[in-house]
Amino acid sequence: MGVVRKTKSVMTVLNTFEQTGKAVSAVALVEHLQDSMNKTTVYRILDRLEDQGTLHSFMGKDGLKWYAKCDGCSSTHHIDSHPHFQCRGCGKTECLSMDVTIPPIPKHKVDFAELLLIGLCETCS
Amino acid sequence: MGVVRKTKSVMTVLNTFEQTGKAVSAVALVEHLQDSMNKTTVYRILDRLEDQGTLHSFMGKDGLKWYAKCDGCSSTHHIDSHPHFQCRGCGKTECLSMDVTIPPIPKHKVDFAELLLIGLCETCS
DNA sequence: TTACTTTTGCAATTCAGTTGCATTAAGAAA
DNA sequence: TTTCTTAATGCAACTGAATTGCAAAAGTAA
Repeated sequence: MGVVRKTKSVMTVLNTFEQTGKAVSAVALVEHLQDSMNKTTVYRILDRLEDQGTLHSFMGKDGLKWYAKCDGCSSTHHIDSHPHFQCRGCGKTECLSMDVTIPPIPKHKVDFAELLLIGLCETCS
Repeated sequence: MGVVRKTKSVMTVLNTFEQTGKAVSAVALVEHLQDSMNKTTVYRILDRLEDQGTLHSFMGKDGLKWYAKCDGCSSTHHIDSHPHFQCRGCGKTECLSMDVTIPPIPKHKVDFAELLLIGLCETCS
């Protein structure tokens, strides 16, 4: 799992998530931070923070990997199963603060769920 | 939107979905059909069948694009919102025949939802 | 058949994400 | 603080899913 050191780069990444409060794609983050750190570093920090349980990730309809802050998760316990909304107009993606009830599936062990809602945000509709 | 002609290649692709009855990743389909048609052709057929409403697609946790047959969808009306289960052991992905109730989101127009459940299938658990 | 449009194959390209390796910086211990 | 170990970083090269351009082939309607 590896210790996550609080380097400048790590703090910069975390600050970005604090500031936006929204989900951010890895690509967008690389672009946004291109002057302060390397692309590879961004990807590796995202990986580590996800392992640690600080962030969670999901695949957007656009094929990009998106990250958002976890609410009360750790590396062993992943309680975060809130839905995400992705606008098909502008691409903005946000976490929705509601819980998803995952139906039990016979003969399957469900670890966690990803609910992605596709539609139009207020600005785009 | 473009007419979809029932060419040999199109029928071959459709037959694959009929036979497996499961979701198939584009990559797996390309691999499976490599002797009968070109990679590009597979991707384009999948695109067309999705436009037409015959197939629906979703992004797997693995970053691959998965396709499955739609039940009662057309190009204008997408009623398919059943969940998919992806095994983190073997990667197999299946459609689950249950409906997801999409909660209404204030100020957002939700077109459709993708619910991806991650866990272990019967064989892998 | 003819005329027209869609579909296909192939090669080249794009681009998100990864890897290997040498260098740098955390941070614990002395 | 200085030393020492290990994690983190930068850079360049690479991987692989998916896309694009274009000429050739195959559908389809008349």
